[in-house]
Amino acid sequence: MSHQRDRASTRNAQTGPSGLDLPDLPEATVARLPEYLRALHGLAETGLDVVSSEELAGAAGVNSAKLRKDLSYLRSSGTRGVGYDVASLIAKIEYVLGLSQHRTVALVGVGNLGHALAGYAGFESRGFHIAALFDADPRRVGERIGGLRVHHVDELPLVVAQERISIAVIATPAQAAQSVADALVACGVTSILNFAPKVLNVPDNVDVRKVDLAIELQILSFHEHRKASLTALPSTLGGVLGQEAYGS
Amino acid sequence: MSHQRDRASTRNAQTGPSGLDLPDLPEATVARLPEYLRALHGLAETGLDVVSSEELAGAAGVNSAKLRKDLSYLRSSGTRGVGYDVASLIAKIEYVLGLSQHRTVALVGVGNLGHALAGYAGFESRGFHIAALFDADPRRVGERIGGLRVHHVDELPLVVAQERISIAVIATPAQAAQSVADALVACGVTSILNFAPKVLNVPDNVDVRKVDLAIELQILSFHEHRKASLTALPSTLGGVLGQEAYGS
DNA sequence: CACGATTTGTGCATGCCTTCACAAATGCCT
DNA sequence: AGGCATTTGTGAAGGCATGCACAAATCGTG
Ligand SMILES: NC(=O)c1ccc[n+]([C@@H]2O[C@H](COP(=O)([O-])OP(=O)(O)OC[C@H]3O[C@@H](n4cnc5c(N)ncnc54)[C@H](O)[C@@H]3O)[C@@H](O)[C@H]2O)c1
Ligand SMILES: NC(=O)c1ccc[n+]([C@@H]2O[C@H](COP(=O)([O-])OP(=O)(O)OC[C@H]3O[C@@H](n4cnc5c(N)ncnc54)[C@H](O)[C@@H]3O)[C@@H](O)[C@H]2O)c1
Repeated sequence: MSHQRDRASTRNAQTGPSGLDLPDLPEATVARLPEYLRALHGLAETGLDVVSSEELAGAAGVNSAKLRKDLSYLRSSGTRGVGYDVASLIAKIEYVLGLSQHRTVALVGVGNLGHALAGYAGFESRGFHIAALFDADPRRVGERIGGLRVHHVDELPLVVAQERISIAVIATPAQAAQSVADALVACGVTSILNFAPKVLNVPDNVDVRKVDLAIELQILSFHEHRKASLTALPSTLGGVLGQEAYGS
Repeated sequence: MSHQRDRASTRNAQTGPSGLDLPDLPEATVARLPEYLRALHGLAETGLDVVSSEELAGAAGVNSAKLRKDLSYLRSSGTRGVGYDVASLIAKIEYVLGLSQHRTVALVGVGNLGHALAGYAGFESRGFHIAALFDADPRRVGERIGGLRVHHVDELPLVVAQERISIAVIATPAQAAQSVADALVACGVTSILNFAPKVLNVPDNVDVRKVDLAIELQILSFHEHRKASLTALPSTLGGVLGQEAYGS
């Protein structure tokens, strides 16, 4: 689990003894469900209450067959000849993603990036509540950001338990990231979103996802490099390959 | 191209007429090269000058066979029985990623998040130079951030041309993202990193990568939900499945 | 009630990615 | 010089993911 994708499927489809009845989802599907959810919320705002796989796929930027297959894993409730009921599909995806009630999130490292994250309204509207902020710098402790007081990182165990926090965001410098992760794991946190450019070592039952902006830019850079070498081709061939019509 | 992964391989292995000699890289490999590069820089700082695939894979958090196969696409220069020369491997990866000289980047939308990005030192050290900032809000135009003046977004064409910008970052609200993307494309920008939660519509020759933090959290939430339903199991079974040893 | 238009759900083929396992190559040590 | 330990580079197999293409289901209409 510590790596992004370990096993593709998560759990057997049968109704578990816990009664939670979670279907068996390929990891690639899990990664797309949030995209569908966002697209659905957008469509719901326009007043639409039924949507076809073609429309929704368009809004989410994926192939419609892929979308249908993804939704079929959710014991899909589409109606042939009609489409999907927007409201109930939203509810179903939110349930599967565990968003039926807001999840509380801790944010560790209230620096440059942490400030932006702490003040970001988009999390609340998408199922998350930032419940606590932490920093190691005494000058930052006590500061109030968006209605929250910054705690010292030593208070992690106490606050994490009090607020029933299960997900944490690390926005500290890379050199501090591993020790912060260790502290989080010791408090019982089992999901971490890591912004520090450092591979974290965590137990198998803890999930880590990373966001590294430099990596994203470097991937873009690769394609730029490639495109540059193509457009440097003798003219016609480069022109034909490089320029095509719009549309997905 | 506009979608994250379209075709797996990029270009034929033969030396192109342009003489640039870019190998044929699977997209999955391209996405990992930056990770290797970061790990290598870390190792280089410790004074190491030769590294085995096992060590490097550990530092990058991947399987060593995968690492070796990835590097083999680069006409790899490892030495059997010894390992890879750190300095020359860094140079090779940087070349392939198009980082041999710094790339200039434009940042559009200097709000909450944009401020953090503009002030981030990590980009410079990893091959990028933020050369220009843009915003539509007249109150922000003229403001100086980290030595850069904020331009009005109308000046995009002029500045993009002057600074030879090929990559742009969008950090505007979602509703403005598409029009900003259109403007960027019109200026000749061919790579976009998008932070706005909105699917962008761009020509085929433009690459878009998106970063959506809420999506990352929602993926984590899914796994939390799943873990919770497992630990709710009748004891032994749940315990055995849910708890495993450390190590990757 | 029957028919046609529409749209879902999915079997299937194809291709990509990952991982194992091992032969080939290198360097060190005696 | 020869043998041994080490480590790369890669063939091959298996597992996922993708997308086509179509049968099955549903609705509206006459
Ligand atoms: N700023 C950006 O736009 C940006 C972009 C990409 C990646 N990142 C990464 O995000 C992380 C944070 O970046 P930043 O620009 O906000 O850095 P920053 O230095 O502004 O903030 C880091 C914060 O973490 C706190 N901190 C340090 N050690 C700590 C510890 N052990 N426990 C708790 N808090 C601790 C510091 O006091 C500081 O407030 C870095 O790893 C950086 O590489 C930042
Ligand atoms: N703040 C975060 O931590 C965070 C986290 C995740 C995602 N995001 C996303 O990143 C984007 C920016 O977030 P933010 O919090 O910085 O928002 P913000 O409102 O603070 O900043 C947006 C900036 O974009 C500028 N802008 C608006 N329209 C523009 C246009 N047409 N051209 C150029 N500039 C324009 C505004 O003047 C403002 O300065 C949003 O789409 C948000 O959803 C932000």
